[in-house]
Amino acid sequence: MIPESFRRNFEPALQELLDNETFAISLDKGEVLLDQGAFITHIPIVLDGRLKVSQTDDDGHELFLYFIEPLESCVMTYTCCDGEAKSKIRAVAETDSEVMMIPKEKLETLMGFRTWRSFMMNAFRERFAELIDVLNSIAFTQLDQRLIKYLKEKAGGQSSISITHQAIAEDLNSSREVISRLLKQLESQGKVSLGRNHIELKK
Amino acid sequence: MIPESFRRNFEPALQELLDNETFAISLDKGEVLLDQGAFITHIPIVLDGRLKVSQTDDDGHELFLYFIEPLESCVMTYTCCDGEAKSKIRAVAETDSEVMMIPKEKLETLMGFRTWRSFMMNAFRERFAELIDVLNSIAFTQLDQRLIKYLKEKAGGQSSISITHQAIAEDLNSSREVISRLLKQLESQGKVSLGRNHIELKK
DNA sequence: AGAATAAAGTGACTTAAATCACAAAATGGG
DNA sequence: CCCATTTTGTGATTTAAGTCACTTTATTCT
Repeated sequence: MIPESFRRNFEPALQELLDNETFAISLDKGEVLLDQGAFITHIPIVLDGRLKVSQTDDDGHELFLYFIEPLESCVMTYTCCDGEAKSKIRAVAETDSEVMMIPKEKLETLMGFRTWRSFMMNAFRERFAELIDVLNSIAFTQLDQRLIKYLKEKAGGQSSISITHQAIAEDLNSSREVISRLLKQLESQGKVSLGRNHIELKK
Repeated sequence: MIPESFRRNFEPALQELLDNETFAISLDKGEVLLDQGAFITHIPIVLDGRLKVSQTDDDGHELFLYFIEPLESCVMTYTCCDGEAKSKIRAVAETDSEVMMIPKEKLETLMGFRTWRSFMMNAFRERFAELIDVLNSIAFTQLDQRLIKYLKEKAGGQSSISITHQAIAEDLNSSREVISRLLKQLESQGKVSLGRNHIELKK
């Protein structure tokens, strides 16, 4: 159930612990794993698929933060494990996904293992870097560049994406018209080709 | 040397460890504690004063991230402790500061203590929240609102701030003229009063 | 005190992006 | 196949913010 590539990182005792104390769930595309304001009871680690993490501020603006890809975990949940912390973020399945769930009571035990701490610290580091990256890109990068980056990320290796201009606009905090125009621009530059509900990345 | 209010959080054994294995340094205003790209050798915890944390991207844009206030530590350094990681951020003393330094080799030992892990997780949580906050504010908030928030943060209780419009502009990734104009606006709204090198928060 | 430097003020202009107000395709269900 | 709904295209206008080009006002230094 836990992929070997992931287990390998840990010593046998920890592997066994993970085998016994965690379980996996399947999420359908669009299903909400963790809602903002909900109590955190488990730490999720994505086994397959992709989660989209976002945050909605007081004024109802939804801010897309990042994707959680396979073998990554949601660092926000780690920090919420002592106390009855509520989640500050929302995690939704972007595609059908498999997620390994670790009950939060088990975290203390896991933290006893050096390799687990190392895994966790790594997760923190990467997520921090990612957040700073998003920040940078919002602060300095023009929308067309952000759009390209978003498309590549979203494609994740594939060359074709199924999404509406409206949905992109929401993720990038822009408006549909602007995204449509930028996409046209990218098309005329030969960087993408467009279809209804469909974007093809070129080269 | 370590303030009692801080020590109290930890069990005696850990207190003793901190007493023996850490040391404090004084930084003059403007002194660089940790430069971007530098190897991380110590984990800093601010005892007094304030550190300013920023990141410079490939194009040379400097992005102000957050302040580290007393009894807060720099979470970025935690994550860089295994391996020969280089710092992704830059920490500069905003005011004369006292900083407690923990050699990174000691971190593994500290992580053995439940109370330390709890302190650390807390630090992560707060910093994450802060980063998301900055992100939100850049993404959705108009410059005048961000300016007000910045001034309040910078004042930190005090009502008077010593800073030039230019410096504010740099922290907010704006331009001097724009900041000057917005400040004028705030002044005409009675929210601040202005002097050369000096801003007074009203109410 | 007077020159040099730093800080702040101001108008004119440009620009990226948002908004408004529609029109035109594409799709899908009955 | 036709009509309703989604999705996309496009012009016109507005707006916040950035840029340019100076001027004016404080400070500081010799």
